[in-house]
Amino acid sequence: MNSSSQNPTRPALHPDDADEYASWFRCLADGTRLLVLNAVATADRAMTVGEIVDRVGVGQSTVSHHLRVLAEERFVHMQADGTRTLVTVNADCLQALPEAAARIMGFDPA
Amino acid sequence: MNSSSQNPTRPALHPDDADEYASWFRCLADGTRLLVLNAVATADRAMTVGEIVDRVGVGQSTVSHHLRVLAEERFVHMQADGTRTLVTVNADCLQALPEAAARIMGFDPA
DNA sequence: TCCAATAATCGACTATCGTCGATGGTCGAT
DNA sequence: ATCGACCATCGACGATAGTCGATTATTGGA
Repeated sequence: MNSSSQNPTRPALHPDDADEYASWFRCLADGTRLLVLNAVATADRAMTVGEIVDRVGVGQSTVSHHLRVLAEERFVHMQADGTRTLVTVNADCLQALPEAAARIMGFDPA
Repeated sequence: MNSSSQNPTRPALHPDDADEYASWFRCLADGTRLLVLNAVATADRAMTVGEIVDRVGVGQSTVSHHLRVLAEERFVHMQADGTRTLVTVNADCLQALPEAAARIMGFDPA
């Protein structure tokens, strides 16, 4: 007999995948970091770190920290340009969000 | 003159909205919590706390803690049933995820 | 009434995170 | 070569979060 409550049509999440998704969501789990990402995403050109500092209104080291976190998860791309650093958004990353949600809910990625 | 890099067609995120989205993502920013949510989401019926404990493999107080966090953000619904607590998933919540992503990217919700 | 089962709460510990100021390093211009 | 602008890194601090074990509260059954 089977007392399990699991629906065989809805696959369980592997712990490793859960951690991967979690670190992904954790990147979006801070208000300041979302403002940094939004500033880059809504710009009509690449932004420098200093411009983001002026826009978000926190310290320069704080913005640098958040940009590094965002870049590690590939939400943004950073490219050195002389003494400046040009930051652009990676639109594809946020588009994977619905798929992650589907996996959590147990819907097989079609 | 205007040296801003902002695209007028892509609205900026309000700091309050950023914090709201952030607390929402923070709820999904832990691997164990995602496993708890996935266990409930992939079940074919309501699950008890003890069943989730057996399934996820962490302490009972830990599962209780995560369920409270998930319930506060309305990812799950908890209903007392005698000495047990029946937990069900709220499928609507994760469907709002794409919209949040769009707002972060500066796309006006149509 | 007493007992077992279930789950919430508490207290403590550790780890991680966000923020800042200060420092250091790199590049371009003078 | 020196200087200034720009950004990354470091060190420190306080705050928050995840986990566990123990305790407590409530419910249902014997």
